[in-house]
Amino acid sequence: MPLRRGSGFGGAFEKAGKKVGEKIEMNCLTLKDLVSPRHTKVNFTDEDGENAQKENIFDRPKMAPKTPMKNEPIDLSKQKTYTPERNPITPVKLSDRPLTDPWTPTANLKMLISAASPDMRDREKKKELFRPIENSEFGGAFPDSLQCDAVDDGTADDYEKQRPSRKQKSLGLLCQKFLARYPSYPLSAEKTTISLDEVASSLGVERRRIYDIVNVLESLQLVSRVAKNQYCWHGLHSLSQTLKNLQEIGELQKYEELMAYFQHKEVDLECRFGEHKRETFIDFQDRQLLDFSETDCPSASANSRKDKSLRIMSQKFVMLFLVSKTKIVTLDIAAKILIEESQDIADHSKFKTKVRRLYDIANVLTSLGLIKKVHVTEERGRKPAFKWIGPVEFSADCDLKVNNSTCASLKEVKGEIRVPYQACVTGKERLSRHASFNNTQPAKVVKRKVSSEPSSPHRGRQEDCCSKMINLASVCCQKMEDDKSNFATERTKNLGMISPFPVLPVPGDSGYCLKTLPHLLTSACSDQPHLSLPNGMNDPAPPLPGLSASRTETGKSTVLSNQSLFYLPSPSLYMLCGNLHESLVSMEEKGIMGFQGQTSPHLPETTESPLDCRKRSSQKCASPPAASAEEEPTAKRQSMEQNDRPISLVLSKKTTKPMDPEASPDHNSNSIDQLRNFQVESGTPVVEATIKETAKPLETEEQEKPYRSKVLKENMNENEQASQENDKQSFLSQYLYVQPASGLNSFNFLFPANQSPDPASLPPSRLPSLSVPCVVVPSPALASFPLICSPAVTSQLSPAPAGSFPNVTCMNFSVPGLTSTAPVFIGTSAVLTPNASQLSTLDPHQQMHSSVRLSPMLGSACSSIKADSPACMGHHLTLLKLQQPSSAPVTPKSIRPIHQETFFKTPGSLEDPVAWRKNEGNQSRIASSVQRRLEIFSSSSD
DNA sequence: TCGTCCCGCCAAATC
DNA sequence: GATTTGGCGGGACGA
Repeated sequence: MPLRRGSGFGGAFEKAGKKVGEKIEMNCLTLKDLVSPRHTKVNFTDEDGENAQKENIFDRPKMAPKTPMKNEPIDLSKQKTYTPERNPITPVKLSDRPLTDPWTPTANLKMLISAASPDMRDREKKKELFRPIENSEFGGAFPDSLQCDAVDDGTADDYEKQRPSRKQKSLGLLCQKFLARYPSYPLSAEKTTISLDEVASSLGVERRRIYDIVNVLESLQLVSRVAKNQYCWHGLHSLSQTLKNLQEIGELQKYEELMAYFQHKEVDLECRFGEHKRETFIDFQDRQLLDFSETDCPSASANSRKDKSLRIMSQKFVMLFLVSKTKIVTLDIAAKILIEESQDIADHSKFKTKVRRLYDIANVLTSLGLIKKVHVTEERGRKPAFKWIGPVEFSADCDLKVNNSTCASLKEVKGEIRVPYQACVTGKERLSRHASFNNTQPAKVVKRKVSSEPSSPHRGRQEDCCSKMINLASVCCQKMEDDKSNFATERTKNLGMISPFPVLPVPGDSGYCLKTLPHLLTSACSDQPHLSLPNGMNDPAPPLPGLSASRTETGKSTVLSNQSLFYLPSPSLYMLCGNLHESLVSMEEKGIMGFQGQTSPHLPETTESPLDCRKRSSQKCASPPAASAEEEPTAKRQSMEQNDRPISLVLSKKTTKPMDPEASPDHNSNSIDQLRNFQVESGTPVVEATIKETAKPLETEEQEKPYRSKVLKENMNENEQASQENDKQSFLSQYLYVQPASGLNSFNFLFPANQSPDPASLPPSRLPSLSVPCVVVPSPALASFPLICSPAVTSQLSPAPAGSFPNVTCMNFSVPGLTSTAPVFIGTSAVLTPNASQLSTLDPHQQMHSSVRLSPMLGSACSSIKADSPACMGHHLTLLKLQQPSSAPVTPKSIRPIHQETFFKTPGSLEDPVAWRKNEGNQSRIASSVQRRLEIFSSSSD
């Protein structure tokens, strides 16, 4: 079937090729440009011109005008810019672009004629190509295609010249053209089908090349195979989620360690990972990846061949970036890692082949604006590498960050504002979307700011805030989802069944939580001297009104109400409980976390220690059902750990920080062990550190500790042991106690010690019959321990086993009256309002803190919360916003929908939020996952 | 010379 | 059996 194209492929094609090639070059340049500004401009121009000229013109329109076709990144921005709503089709850009060589029919003819290949078929193809191109130009979504301009110019005269150079035929350029055909954010209603033949002909390339592109796009869920020779275009709606998932997996896979390993060559990969690693991680990964892909493409069955597919490689490759602190991955290392994983023989030929494939993938990713080419100087010399310029934190911000990064890079390099601006815009759009999901003012604000101040310095902060908000929202959503359904199990099923996304663990959650929390915490904690947040944290961008308010007004907590609330699943709760908060703070202090704000893209990395990842992975591996753990993001994990970690009643904040995981000794013992081993074997510094810290605690606890990640490590101190012990005790007690000191002030939280971070993962048995997932008690009250339990926590939410307390995760915290001393309680289902009297006992000082942390507004926001009752939650809690009617108990479900919509829209989903909510109730996690996609999508359209 | 990566053969997977 | 997918690597291009 493949047409033989060869050079003979037709003039048209050649033209296209040239254009494309140019484009490609531009891309290259872009990358380079990124490195060096000068080029970029030129390139941009070229690109634009190219794009504009050829297909571009039209393509661009879809995208943002002028924006960024330039580089792939640009493309993304464009895409973003053109939110589905906006339109995919409108061609704004044309004007901007220099259409030096419009890809006119005449020109095409020339090209064709001159280039006419012997084969009729080729001719026809060429013709087709031209047509499409023209068409595409007119209507094309991506201007990118432009590449041709320059070429055209010169080419008109000389075909031979025009004859596309290799670059012009590059996959990257082709990919841009391909992308230009479709809206970045297709309307939910829209269902864009991609006919490979059509595309191939239109682009004037062999189908084989299209497969390369599609495979990579599919790996990111931008498209999915719906039928033979047919794919469905989803756009960028779910990109964040996908990346988040990939990041999570990557963390589980310990890719970072692997990379470090290869870099340092300190340890033999095999030794490090040993069998268990391969079995566990790799299998796990592969399984997930496969599932992921399969999910997307039901038609495609997993198979050995696919294991090696470009799609899988692409996912892994992306994971490397996502887990990399530096965000730079050299091809050789990536190839080695991929080879290792695939267990292929690491012979030179294999290596070369891998590298070739990676180039293919990289070209596409570059076109997507997710990475850019860079060079890394190593011992041996300069090595080709790629830098991730896409979203760093998927959690929620990924988009924003990506944009930011992209913008920044562009600015730096090119000094052009346009591109960056667009990118920013894109980010904005995303934010706005997210915001819309949340329905929270903050989000809106963010949007406005961003949009209004594209270039303003504050933007970054704003974006950060937005991203944080988004993250929070996303986290909430995810958690909600998680809570609802059994994560691991169902997810696995569902994922496989339903959507690709779901299949993958949801790393983001945790990450989100952590990230966001920091902000929140910051604001909340700012009051407390002992808690010093990193700049990022503390400073958090003032920008977001809501956020800022909360922060700034720690004492006053004015804005919180507006802010999107955090949804803290039970696991989160742990975190919230002081531990988390503190941990976060401590982390921040130490600078470990990515808390620093969005700026720390590596949040996951930072937050999670390799061990954690390991743990997760191991857990999963160990107990499939425990998948939840896997899914849970680092933050979550941490939180979970904390949760897990039984807490002694008296844990000090610091002690809490350490958070050990532990909660369930049994729980992941195996996995933990594996993790340990893995880490140990890995010998990476980080790992080691983690190990050390983890080592302190008891074995079981230790295992989980690793979880905690580096951050935790740092936090963990001498106190850790004690705390651990306490934790154990607490664990025994079944409740986690969080001291008020950190942020809760007078409130004491009791959480079921047993709760596993991931409800699903935890055996129901652990949580015996406790009906109350968590209790918040005023410190004074502890003795009496009167408090409130959420009555039927479990009942409401999910069918989760009694012991599991899935509902707990959903706990809603409201912080109505900061001042009010009334203890609060949070039940997933019902909100109990503590007696004010109890709280009253609290010392003013504490109250103040609490007040600061909590915003009265929040209370209003949360239906469950009583205005009077102070929120018990930690600062984080304040974030939690329940949209449900105040009277009605807030359930995670109710919360979830909103967030989900905001964050997880997927192209395909059209469902209404309401519907979604409905569904949630009944739907299992699987359903939720599906919904997630769908709902998200719908909301996104908004 | 070497980094890139186009091109298309050809086999596995699907229809 | 036909067609679709896509692994694979030879070898050309460009710096």
